Amino acid sequence: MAKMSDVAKKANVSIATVSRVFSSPETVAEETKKKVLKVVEELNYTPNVLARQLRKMETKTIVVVVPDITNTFFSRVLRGIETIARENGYRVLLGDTENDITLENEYLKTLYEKHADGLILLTARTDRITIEKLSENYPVVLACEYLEGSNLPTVSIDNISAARKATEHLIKLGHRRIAHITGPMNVILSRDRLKGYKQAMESYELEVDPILIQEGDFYYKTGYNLMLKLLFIENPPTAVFAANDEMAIGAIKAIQSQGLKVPEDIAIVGFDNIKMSAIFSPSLTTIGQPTYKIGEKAMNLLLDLIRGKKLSKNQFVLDDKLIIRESCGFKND
Amino acid sequence: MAKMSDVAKKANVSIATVSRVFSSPETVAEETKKKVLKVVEELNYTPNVLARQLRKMETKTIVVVVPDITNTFFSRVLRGIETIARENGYRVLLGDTENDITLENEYLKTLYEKHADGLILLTARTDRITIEKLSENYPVVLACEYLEGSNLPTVSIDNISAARKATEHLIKLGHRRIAHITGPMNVILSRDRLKGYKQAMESYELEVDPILIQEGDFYYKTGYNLMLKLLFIENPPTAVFAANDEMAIGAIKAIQSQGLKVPEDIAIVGFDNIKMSAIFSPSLTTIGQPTYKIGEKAMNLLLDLIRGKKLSKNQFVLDDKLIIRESCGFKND
DNA sequence: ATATTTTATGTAATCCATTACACTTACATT
DNA sequence: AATGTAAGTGTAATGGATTACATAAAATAT
Repeated sequence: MAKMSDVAKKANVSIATVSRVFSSPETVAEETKKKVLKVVEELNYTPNVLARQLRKMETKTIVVVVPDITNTFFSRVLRGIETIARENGYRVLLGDTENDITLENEYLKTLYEKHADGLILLTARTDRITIEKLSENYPVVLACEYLEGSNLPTVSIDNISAARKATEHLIKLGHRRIAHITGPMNVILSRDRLKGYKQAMESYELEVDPILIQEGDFYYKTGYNLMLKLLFIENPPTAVFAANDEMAIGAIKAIQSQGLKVPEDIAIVGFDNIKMSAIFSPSLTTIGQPTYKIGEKAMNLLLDLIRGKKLSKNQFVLDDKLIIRESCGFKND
Repeated sequence: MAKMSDVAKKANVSIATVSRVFSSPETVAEETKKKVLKVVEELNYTPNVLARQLRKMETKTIVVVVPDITNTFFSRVLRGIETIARENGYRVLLGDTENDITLENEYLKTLYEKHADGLILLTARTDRITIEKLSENYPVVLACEYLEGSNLPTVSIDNISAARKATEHLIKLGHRRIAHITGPMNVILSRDRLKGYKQAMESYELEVDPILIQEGDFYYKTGYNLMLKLLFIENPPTAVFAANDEMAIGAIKAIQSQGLKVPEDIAIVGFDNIKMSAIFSPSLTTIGQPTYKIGEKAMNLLLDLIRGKKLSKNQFVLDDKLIIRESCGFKND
């Protein structure tokens, strides 16, 4: 593989000139440039990025830590991130943790090893201190999740108000006994969505029977199982707010498995607006998150940090949207 | 940030010794090692990977080119790849092409720039010559897709026989007029699945009406639209084999939108066994691909190539499986 | 006691591109 | 004509770790 010095020699110029042809072509005489580029062509020369990286101490690479790459919600955020990254000459290193904290930690280390210029976390199970420390030394942005009581740059929707909106929708449809299948409680998102649910219930002075709150884990199977459980309690709910679409669909299937119908017998609201939620029958009423935009914004923030810009503010809250479909019926049903 | 020479100075040893403590600790005296490690601790030293990479001319990074990261089929293959990569100290650079050939080409370049040690292609729209040339110089593995007439290392299922199996299943259920919604014809997978479909039809001496073959693009919406079209032809099919699950589900929705039922009125078979296919109602009969295993095998092959091992053979065909669910009914219906 | 081998460590070249600084040449200004 | 300025190019230091080779010291063999 040809290197820069080979090009320089063959073109009868110095290495510096060759380098300049690539990095600041406007400072090189037209004729020289042509000469160099011709040799570059002849030798089929490509700059060795490793050397450049070492010299400039930058990798033009960022790491994205994802809790579950097979979840389309995250892969769509990821796509937003990647697009902006690519447009700015950055590459994306994938860190799929498969919901495993140990792996999450592994990926954080890549920063210290100078393997990446920055980090976007789509999951933040690691303790706050560790992440804050990391953030003091390197560009770090949280997306979707955030850390309680921390001022790290964050992009997300307001999960509390979104969950309140979802629950209120059910209340306005006339439901009084509304269950909530939560996400895992060690995740702030889940706690926020629970909080929103409770706020809605309280503001309509509806009592929340503790048995109506079931802790899930965002997976289909769990939604199914917990819904079954809810169906067999003494006084089953007439509506369920699930903390994500996957569990919501699990719940619907559980309801259908018992010969009951959605929304006629039980209404369901989900969260995330994954692709399947529009296609599934009954289609799912849910909270739509601007996945692509979250990714976009997160990456743009990270770029600002990498470039040493001051951020105007640290917490960015994007708009969510209640998407009304079949799974909870309509007011006049 | 402390560097190796700082550690060396403070520990009163040479840089070489410090380096050895990390790369070949068994050659360093126990006492020296301790001394060095103590200083490493004190200075909070982490090796600069960039320098190592330049020196060793390896990045410990591979690129995976994916046509669509939001498709769970691919993200599951990706997970297999990443797991093996991680276990072997490799990082995964994500190359989501969003089905865009231009982007695909972009990612191929990263190899020439020494940004990665190897490449796994989950899509290969780029012309054969380019890819073969790349493969002559760098470790490249194809997964899922392959290149016609090329001997590149490949991991996939036998799409022809799988498609034949799927179609035969419909034939055995008594269907005679079976349509096929194909993938995009510029993709070898699609052509193979079409070939399998035709083989099955021929072996049962069933005539294939050209209008029953509709070219799709693997997307839900297209499956929906093409199915609508098929419903309104003169003599509509009683069964449809779709080249992937997403289109199959689109087809089912189209059928349902016309007040018809699956499988009672029209039977459907898909391909890929994405998560949704088991959950959807009716659940989808489909061909299951060993996604995780494909990823695993592809990465292991790539590791062999990177390490300069001779491959025992180049084409690895993994087993697929016909998964019978509700969407095509049962023999005695 | 001497020769030989082993073990541990150091020296210095190397990987390849970037860039501060120095220098030359051509042209403009007074 | 003398000086200043700008444009174009070159020289050489630099980034931080790896490693072939050399050397010193210790262990073993004869």
